[in-house]
Amino acid sequence: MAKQNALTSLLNEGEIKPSQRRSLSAETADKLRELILLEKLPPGMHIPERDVADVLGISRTPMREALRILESEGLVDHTPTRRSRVANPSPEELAQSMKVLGTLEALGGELACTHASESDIEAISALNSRMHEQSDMLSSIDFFKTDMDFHASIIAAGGNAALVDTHAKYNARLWRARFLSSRRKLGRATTLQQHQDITNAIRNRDAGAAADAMRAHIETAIENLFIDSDEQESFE
Amino acid sequence: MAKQNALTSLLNEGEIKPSQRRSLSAETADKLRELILLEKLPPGMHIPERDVADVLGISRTPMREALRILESEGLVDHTPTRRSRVANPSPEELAQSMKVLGTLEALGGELACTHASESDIEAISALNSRMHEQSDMLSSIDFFKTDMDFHASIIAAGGNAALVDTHAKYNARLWRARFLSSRRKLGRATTLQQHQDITNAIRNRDAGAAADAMRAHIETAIENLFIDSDEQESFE
DNA sequence: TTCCTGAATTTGGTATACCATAGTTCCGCT
DNA sequence: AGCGGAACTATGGTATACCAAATTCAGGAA
Repeated sequence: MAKQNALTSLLNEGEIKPSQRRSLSAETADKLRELILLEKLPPGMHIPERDVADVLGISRTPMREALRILESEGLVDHTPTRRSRVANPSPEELAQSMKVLGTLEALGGELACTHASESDIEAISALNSRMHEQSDMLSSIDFFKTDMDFHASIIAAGGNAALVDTHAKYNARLWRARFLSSRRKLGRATTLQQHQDITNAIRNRDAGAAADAMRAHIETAIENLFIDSDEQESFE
Repeated sequence: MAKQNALTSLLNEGEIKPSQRRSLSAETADKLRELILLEKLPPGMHIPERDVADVLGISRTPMREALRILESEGLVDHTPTRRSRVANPSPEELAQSMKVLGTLEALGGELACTHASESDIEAISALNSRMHEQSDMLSSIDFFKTDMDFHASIIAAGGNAALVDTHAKYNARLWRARFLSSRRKLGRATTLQQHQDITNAIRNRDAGAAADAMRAHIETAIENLFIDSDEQESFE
């Protein structure tokens, strides 16, 4: 029906399809994920398959598959009887997911110590340095993205494909909450120190220390989560 | 397809419809999962959507959604260009997944110590006792199922929904490998001892000990995995 | 007015039809 | 006989059509 209509302007633009290799489902999942994380699709909002598919200029089939992907990431709640809606996790639920994330990252830190190549470690170190050097300059979103890259590079260095995959899903699920948390610049000093601890542990290939540092870092994030939710208390 | 209509619900006397509410996709995923675990669909086999859907008497739409579910569990490999096929993980890949599972279970043991109710602990204990008392009588499959129940009950007792969910996915992914492993009855004594250790730790609500015991248990499973794959070497 | 009730509408689930491309076969050219 | 390419086929991706359940809403009775 509405191929490329006006609403498309909200989304990314231009790119024809030089690399048609990805499926519409995956592309759509990416778009929806971004819309959710940016709260263009706010938590709790219904997602009528037909309407959103029309807006995106696709049919329901890939739309549905995209929803399934997001469901598996925990970004969308879905029951056969009720309508799909953007997940709206409580602070407690977020904390539970974060707890699992912390465990995954602890394992990632451990694995990085035994499996990382020297260049892996350099890359991790570089991201750490970058955050330190530019922490005053980086905008909130850039600082956060570097933070995420730092974590992802550690997980990747562990060389465990299953862990990379599951970690990515938890990251997606927690992205928004962690981003909101990261805007409290007060936390940056702590963040930087903890990143330094992590980097040092990995440099020394001290698996136990790396795991502990990772766990401590996420524990702090969990605490911040509750501070945030106490502060704003406003939404819904 | 004789569906219950509205009239039936008006006249419902017995509970005719408790099972009615699941989607075909989910049912199909269950069927396929079982077929895969029983090796009716052996590792590496192609899964032509049309043919299998025909055999199951459904259309491709729910078939595809079922495949996506299994894909997210890691039981099916899928790339847009190549055909879907039953996952055929190498021992190394299995070990990696197992490593993650071990971490998840360690967290589960920890959480169980702080969150489990007394009756949760009784249930865990009961499953442990059952394995001990009936280890000679239980057939391989029953022994294994009780083993899985034991682990699941611990994870459930932790009260972390995200963990339960992710743990279930890893369990599905590793079910077959662990089952094959469990048939080596030689390992039963070790298994029983480790289960006892885990149970004791949880009874004492000693989170650290529980986590360690869980980790050790899965480490043993990883070792057995390699023993098995050395032994049989035959397939594929 | 308020509370049923049932019809209209909305929405998700499923089936089917169509399309694009990767893989295969087979023919013709050298 | 060997090679290259065109036609064909198999298969997954996408669109559309149809159905059943669920929600909404209007009309009527208490």
